Amino acid sequence: MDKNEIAVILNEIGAILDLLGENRFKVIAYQNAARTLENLQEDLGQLIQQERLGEIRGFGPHIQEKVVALYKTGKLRYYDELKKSIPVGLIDLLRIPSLGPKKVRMLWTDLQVESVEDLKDRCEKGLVAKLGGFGEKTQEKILEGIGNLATYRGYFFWIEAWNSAQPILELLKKSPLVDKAEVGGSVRRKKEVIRDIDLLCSTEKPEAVMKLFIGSPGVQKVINHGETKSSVMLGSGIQCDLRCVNKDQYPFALTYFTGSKEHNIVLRQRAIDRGLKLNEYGLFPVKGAPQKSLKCNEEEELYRKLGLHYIEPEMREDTGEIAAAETGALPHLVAWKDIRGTFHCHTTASDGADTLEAMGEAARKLGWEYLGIADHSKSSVIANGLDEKRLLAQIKQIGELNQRWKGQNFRLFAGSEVDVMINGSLDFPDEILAQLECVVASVHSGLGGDEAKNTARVIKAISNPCVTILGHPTGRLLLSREGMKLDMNAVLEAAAETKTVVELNCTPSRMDLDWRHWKSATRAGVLCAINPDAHATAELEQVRMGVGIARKGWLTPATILNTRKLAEVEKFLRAPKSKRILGKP
DNA sequence: GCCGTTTTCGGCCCGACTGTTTTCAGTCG
Repeated sequence: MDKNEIAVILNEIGAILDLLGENRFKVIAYQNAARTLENLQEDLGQLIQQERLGEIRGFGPHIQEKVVALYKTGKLRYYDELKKSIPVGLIDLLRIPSLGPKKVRMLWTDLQVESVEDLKDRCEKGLVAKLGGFGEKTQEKILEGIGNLATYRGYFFWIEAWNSAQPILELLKKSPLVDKAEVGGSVRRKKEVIRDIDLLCSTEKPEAVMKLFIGSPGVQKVINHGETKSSVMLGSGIQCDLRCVNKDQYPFALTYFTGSKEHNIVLRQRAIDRGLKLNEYGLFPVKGAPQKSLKCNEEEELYRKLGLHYIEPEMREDTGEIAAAETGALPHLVAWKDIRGTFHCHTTASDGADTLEAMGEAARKLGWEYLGIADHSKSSVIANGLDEKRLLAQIKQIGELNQRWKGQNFRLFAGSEVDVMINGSLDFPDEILAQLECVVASVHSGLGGDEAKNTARVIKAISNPCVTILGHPTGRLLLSREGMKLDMNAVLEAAAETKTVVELNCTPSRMDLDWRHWKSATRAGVLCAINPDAHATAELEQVRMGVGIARKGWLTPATILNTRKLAEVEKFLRAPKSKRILGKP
């Protein structure tokens, strides 16, 4: 069993223990262990073999024993026994807003609810409202929650949240009542998928701002409405929360509401270690009479007072950033202004919406120096993939356009998004690929397969001296399809070895390679290309979010090909693959 | 269930809001 499958089981164990009314810190211990596994960079098998599992924080003897059993046998008696103790359908009930472990347990013991269907039935019969601690309103809320389970998938791509948040944020910023307003939470941290939008503002008149907020355009329903905190449901189906604080509290609240929860817990612990108490309103001395908060004008000052260098929001996931901030070892993250061009773009020749020329002009408008064209190859029939003849014609056309832009510090690179066949060979013969400047090799079909087979397939493809970039390495589609099972460490090592660039595909539903892998990719010496996989001129903008994901992966300009100047990229692509320099040239 | 140079036992981040209660538990982030 792999680490992600084990993480799912640990999470489930946590949920069941929670429902059984176990000590909540025991529950948290399992949830933390699951999260640690999901983010684990090192190979789990190796850690187990070298008996180093205990070195991981939060992995005590009991959890170690369970992880090892699951890894080696895929079975765990403790888990099987636990599953017998409650109906499995109860876990689903925890996804309904207003229902936590205590209430779910009551529904089960008092009303024999064992599934969402059962719960709907009991609500419709009015039985839930009669239960102690419940009431009419709770029953209504539950019914509504059940309806939403079906309507909304509960998670959204980052860009959907960003677009939903903008009109409200603009309204708040324009209001004379509001001093400052910002989006916090996972949207600010640039998580690839988000659950809700957290807005924060500084004001002296919170109640008036709350009224403004709940009446904002796009608000479909008011969920909560308090003096300093309100929640609404937007037309997009995304829940949006707003918190109001005053000017002095703002930096503390911004840090608090940016999270992540795990990052905050570490910050609070650091405060305690220094005889302080940290919350969303300030940083307070604990000893003696109640005192005023220490003053901080910016988040930077707050971090400094906790003995840390400033940590960019994207890095606040408790995956090593605190230790790095202690010693000043944080990387200087890539920014949008560092980007000088991109690769992997489609045109009307295959399944794109805009012409070669329009794509080039759009890239120039962004101030870029180059754009790599990579239309589909012939096997991608549905995407109108190019055959050899059409590809050669496109190369010629690109040459003509480059003549027109000569001397203007801009050019197109001729390329192809060539399909990787099931055996790892490519959709075009080498003599055709050799005529291209930038070849993106992507797997589009046969994503099932077992890990060893998939890994061999990808490694064979990138070992081809004509392949410049490995496109969307896993082929995952966020919120709908798992990616290929791959031995990622082996793929990344092979990429570094063969001098193949690895793509960070920033289509909102892909964000592939995942940010969690980039730290180890960089360690292996891999060079990244942030590519939009644009099928229209407007989609070139996807690189903005790609930069956000790159920042989550701790990437610096030196580790990204498309921060290089045109002349440097030309030199890189012209050189024989084995002679290319992946590190800073 | 995990953790520890103030601790091997007794902690484990902290506050707003709701709905149900007559002062607070549960949920949420």
